[in-house]
Amino acid sequence: MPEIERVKFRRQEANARERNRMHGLNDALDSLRKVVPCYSKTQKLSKIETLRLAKNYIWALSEILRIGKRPDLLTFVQNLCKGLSQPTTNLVAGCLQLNARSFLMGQSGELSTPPGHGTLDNSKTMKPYNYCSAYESFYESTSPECSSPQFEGPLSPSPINYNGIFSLKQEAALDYDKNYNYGMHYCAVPPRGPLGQSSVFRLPAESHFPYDLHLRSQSLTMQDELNAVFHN
DNA sequence: TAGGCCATCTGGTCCT
DNA sequence: AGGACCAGATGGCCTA
Repeated sequence: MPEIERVKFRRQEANARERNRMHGLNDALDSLRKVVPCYSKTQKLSKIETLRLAKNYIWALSEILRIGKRPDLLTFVQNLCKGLSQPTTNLVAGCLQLNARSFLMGQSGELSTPPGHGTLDNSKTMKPYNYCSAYESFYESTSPECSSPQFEGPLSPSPINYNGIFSLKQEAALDYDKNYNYGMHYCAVPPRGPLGQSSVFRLPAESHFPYDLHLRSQSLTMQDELNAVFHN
């Protein structure tokens, strides 16, 4: 084989290997998408947002272990969303059925800051987070058997402004996937009624934290739950 | 139309 | 020498 042909052939081989390598990397990213909050088959998080959310998620779970108790949902979600883009933040909030208004406005009062937060290159494009203490959520079902709904439909990251109150489109059809255990990301259910009414969610009195609602067994220890996250 | 995201190609570097 | 890894360049697609 002539030298030029040989070089060309080797270049093509290298290109094919590189493609496969990147496909492997993307497969790994897809696997990661499935274990971070807000998995959607139809509206995937971007690579960078997946990595950021995963980092925040790991950090938030670590904080739960370190402190030894669960934070309130709002704090948990706030920490999850730090450094994420506005659309991704909306997506996470939507997945968790948070009132977006209370999520985007309000108090200061965070537990602490995830490592690296504030140094991300998109931080200057982010709205500053100010949180209010109150949040209200509405859960249609509190069944402990509730399992991991995924957002299958075109879940829009675009918030709807209804009477001056941020809301989130809830067009997604929910699918229930039993592959995932730690329910804070999967147990939320769409609010009933017109969209405008859904801008304020109601939390059942007996439930304090949405990610408590779907625990398969209250006898599960927190460590069990966290282990389940990484072993399922 | 601009910007974001992505897949692919490519050449350089490092390691075996 | 050849493969893995990396980063820059490029073009396509999609959305606001």
